[in-house]
Amino acid sequence: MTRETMIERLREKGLKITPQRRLIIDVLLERQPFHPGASLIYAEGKKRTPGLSLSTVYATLHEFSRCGLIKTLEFDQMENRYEVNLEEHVNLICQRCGRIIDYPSPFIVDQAELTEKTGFLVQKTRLEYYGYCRDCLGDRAA
Amino acid sequence: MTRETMIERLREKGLKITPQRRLIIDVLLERQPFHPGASLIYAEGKKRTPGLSLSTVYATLHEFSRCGLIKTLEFDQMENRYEVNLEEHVNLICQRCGRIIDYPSPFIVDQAELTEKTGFLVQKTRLEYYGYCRDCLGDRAA
DNA sequence: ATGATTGCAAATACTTTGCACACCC
DNA sequence: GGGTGTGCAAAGTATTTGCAATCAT
Repeated sequence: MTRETMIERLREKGLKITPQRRLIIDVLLERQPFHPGASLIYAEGKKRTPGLSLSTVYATLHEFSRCGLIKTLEFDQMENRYEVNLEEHVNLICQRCGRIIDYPSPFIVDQAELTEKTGFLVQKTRLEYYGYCRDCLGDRAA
Repeated sequence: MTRETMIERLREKGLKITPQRRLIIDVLLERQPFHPGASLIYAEGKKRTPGLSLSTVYATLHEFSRCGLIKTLEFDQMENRYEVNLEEHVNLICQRCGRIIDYPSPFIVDQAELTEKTGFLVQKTRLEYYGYCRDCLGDRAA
């Protein structure tokens, strides 16, 4: 994903291209693979555009996520993280330092092999499907 | 999982059996499958033991989770939820009403089949591994 | 011109913490 | 008795909201 592609996607979706959005795109695309949280994006962005506001960061990330430009990773013990890598992959989340590593497989993998390749030791697997339950599926029409 | 089993597990782990913990266990075990949040457990518990405090609920859920008695489900847009079902399964999370349905497979499943069986329409799959990255694995010894 | 977007401040939601007291083992 | 567990209040963290001003199209 490049800067230009993302801006193009914004345009397609009818979103305005503001300096703040360009800035946030830049931060997101730096040092890939990157999984920054809102506060990091804010801090990084503020260095270059001191006027940047945290609510703008949140609003922007919402929009981007809603449009499928980025993926939001939600956690309990730490703030949400955002990623631009939209290819199917598994996120390996370090419970100690919060580091997030991309592993290029959308499927449940052999953990021994995973550890061998990445040095990551799996403690807990989390597999969840988000969507609509039967009731809400019916209501959604309305 | 029964009330007695859970209390036994507490004993094994060297945790004290207090009235509050019994109460929270009872709430957790009711109307299975159940995925209550801290606030629901608190509300339900307070009905029966008005003195119950929310911090006790949180502390208790932490301990239970730490000991592997329950599993904590973490979300962004809603509070954490807790479940006693420790068997391998997938959680189907309704993005509209927050309902959580257990699906008895630890593996990625055929989504058409899943929808047919449960009425749940999958929008987003989330597969994550939690554990320790290479660096933290080394540090952990210390 | 017009509506989307921004920035600020305040509010919210959830969770954690400090500390004194109470209770389980 | 000793230390874990509890309850209260206060603080903390992440995120959201209301609203007026500003900017992109």
